[in-house]
Amino acid sequence: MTPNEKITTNGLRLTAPRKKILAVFSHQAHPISFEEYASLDTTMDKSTFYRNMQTFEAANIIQGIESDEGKRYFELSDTIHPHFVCQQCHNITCLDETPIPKLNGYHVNSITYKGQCPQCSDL
Amino acid sequence: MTPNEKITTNGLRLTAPRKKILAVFSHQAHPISFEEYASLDTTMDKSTFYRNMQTFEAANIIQGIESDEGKRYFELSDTIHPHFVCQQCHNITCLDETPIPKLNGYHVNSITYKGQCPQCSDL
DNA sequence: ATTCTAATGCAACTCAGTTGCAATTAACCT
DNA sequence: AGGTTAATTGCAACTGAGTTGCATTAGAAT
Ligand SMILES: [Mn+2]
Ligand SMILES: [Mn+2]
Ligand SMILES: [Zn+2]
Ligand SMILES: [Zn+2]
Repeated sequence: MTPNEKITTNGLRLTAPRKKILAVFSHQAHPISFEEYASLDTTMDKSTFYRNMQTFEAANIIQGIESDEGKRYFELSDTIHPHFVCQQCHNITCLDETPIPKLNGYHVNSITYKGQCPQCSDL
Repeated sequence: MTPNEKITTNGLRLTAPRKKILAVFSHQAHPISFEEYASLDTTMDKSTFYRNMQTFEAANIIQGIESDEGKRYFELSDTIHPHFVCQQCHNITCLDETPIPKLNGYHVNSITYKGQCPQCSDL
């Protein structure tokens, strides 16, 4: 599905900010915060960004992840996979190959591991 | 290990606020936020609470969990187990029986599942 | 082209968590 | 037991990620 289709099939209007947001996210290999997004698209308004994050999360286009620093990180939700948040260097790693365990009775949307990444463990 | 021992074996001073904090947490079956803590101990100062959460996390006495609402929840870290954060009712469930999967190369401290809990799935 | 309503952009706001600092006090030493 | 000192507390002021109100803009439908 193209970025434009993702927007329109959800009954959302195809606006310039939305197209830009999905274009920027499609080039990311990791979840990014608004701060990082803003460095890649210096004209994006904060409110427009956050409102669209909510809209896109509801439409299952974007997925949000809470870091350990009280910030939210976002990525496209095409490929669903666990994430690892390092409590030392604060990097977020996509665990693309790791399966998401099932939980009886629960509907699991995502998993987040926290701890020390390989780099930070090897000290 | 008694609450007092947890404090003193880490080279921390045995103060009234610290004893109260561990006493309150020892009666909780789920992680709680400062807001909830404050309703159980109305005289606790916010700064004292948060500073001790940091101290206790560093000493592995308390574990913090990020909810999906931009708040942190805390619980004693005696029994380490995964948590489920419901994105609909925002309850946090302790998955006491669920094992924590290993991740090669990573040191995993905790796991958080997000999705819909059984109550919210059954609608 | 006109109309209608969703979405934007800006400024003001919220509120969980942090920080600076003077006052207190637990732990240590004699 | 009393005196010293550095950790901790309590309060008020601050920070900053995210939200909200509202006037303006611009998709989409007819
Ligand atoms: Mn990812
Ligand atoms: Mn728990
Ligand atoms: Zn790391
Ligand atoms: Zn629920």
